[in-house]
Amino acid sequence: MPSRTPGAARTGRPRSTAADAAILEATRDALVEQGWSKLSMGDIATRAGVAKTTLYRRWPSKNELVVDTVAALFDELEVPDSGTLAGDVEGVVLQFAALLDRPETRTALMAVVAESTRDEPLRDRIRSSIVDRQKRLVLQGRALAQQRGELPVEEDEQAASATADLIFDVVAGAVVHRTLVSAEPIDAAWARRLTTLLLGGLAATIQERSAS
Amino acid sequence: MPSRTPGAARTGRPRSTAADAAILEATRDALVEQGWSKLSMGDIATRAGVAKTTLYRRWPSKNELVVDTVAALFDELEVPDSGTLAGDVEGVVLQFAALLDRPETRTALMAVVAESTRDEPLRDRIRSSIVDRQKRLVLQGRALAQQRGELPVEEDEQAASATADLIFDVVAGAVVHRTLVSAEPIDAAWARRLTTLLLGGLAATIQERSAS
DNA sequence: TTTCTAACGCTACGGGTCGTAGCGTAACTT
DNA sequence: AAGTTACGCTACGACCCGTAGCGTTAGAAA
Repeated sequence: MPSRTPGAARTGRPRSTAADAAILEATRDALVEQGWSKLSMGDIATRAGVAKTTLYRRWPSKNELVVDTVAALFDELEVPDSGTLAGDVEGVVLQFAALLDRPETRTALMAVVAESTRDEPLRDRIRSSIVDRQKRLVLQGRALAQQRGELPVEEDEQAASATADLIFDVVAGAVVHRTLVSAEPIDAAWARRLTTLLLGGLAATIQERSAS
Repeated sequence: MPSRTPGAARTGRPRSTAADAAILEATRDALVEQGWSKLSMGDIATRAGVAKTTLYRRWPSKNELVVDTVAALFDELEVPDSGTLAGDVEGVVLQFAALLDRPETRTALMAVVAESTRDEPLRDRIRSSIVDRQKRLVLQGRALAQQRGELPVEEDEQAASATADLIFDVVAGAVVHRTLVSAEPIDAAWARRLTTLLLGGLAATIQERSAS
């Protein structure tokens, strides 16, 4: 997703799609080996077998390049549709954990988030590239559970949306925190514990809401 | 907490404690204005009214300096002892959220975490300076709740420890994720929703464990 | 007081990165 | 064949890192 001028077929020499792919791969490799702070555009260019100027013709800066590199990784995530809500949640948790287990993901994701705290456009880019992609999973999982009758169809739309957001922050936050801050591995047992906590809490949440 | 040689009173000119304070404050200010990636040691030194070499006499590198700067902020956190577990949880959540609401905290914390993914000593330093300080709150809150009879005293010590770790990752993770990734504000209503979810889930967790 | 010692401010340095400019060449369209 | 754009290459100014050397200064010890 490098930046191009707008629309249709252009004249002149076309951009090399091979270079696009090579750059993204080189960025991932460099992130793994060098980490964020020692990541250099020159190094990426060399690895990709490309001139440094070619990088800057596509991405305005290092941050944008890394966001795009990471965003691509999040495409893999999907709701497993295992037949039960608990199974689906566990599945997503384990997928997400596996994603964060890759060195390039953990390093890049946090670095970009850190940078985004001072950079509004970057934050928007992250939201549309990464966050929305994950949030979709929550809505999807809920829809499946409602079809199965495991979850009631909430009437108060606003409350339902708030709950979905909460679930998203809890799941993604817990997985990220466990992996990066606590630096403990996520295994099936942990995923089960989190799922139990989550679904138990969800029941309490819905109960309280319908009571009031 | 700059690095000193070990023990007791030394001879020669003592380190200026005023410089220590000025450096930490300058670091916080610089983080707010420049963000992590544009943070420079030279700038910090100038702001603190100190020579750059003085920084390096105390901290081996930028990372360590920032970790210490951030760690100091986490000293404020404490369990409110409001009389109920729910009140305590909400209180801690709101405190933590307020902490992350400061620009210097959010920027620095994430940047340091990102860096730690490739830096083992840094990770240890974070764990002892920041993480342990927070984890204490969980244990403390549980002890209070057990005194009040709100929570049972678990017999399986290992399981109890795992639950405490889970709670910690969920609470801290959710707050961080909400603040930094979702970039939504944390208000009292959100804190209540999270608390409801958490305590409901905790009940389910304990129930399941005692059943098996 | 005098002596000793380590911290301090200052300056300068080598090594590295960023992001840009300018040029000749290569690839594709019309 | 002409036109247009991407590409590789080289060079550049600006900035930053972390260190070294030196004269000066603030306390402790004698």
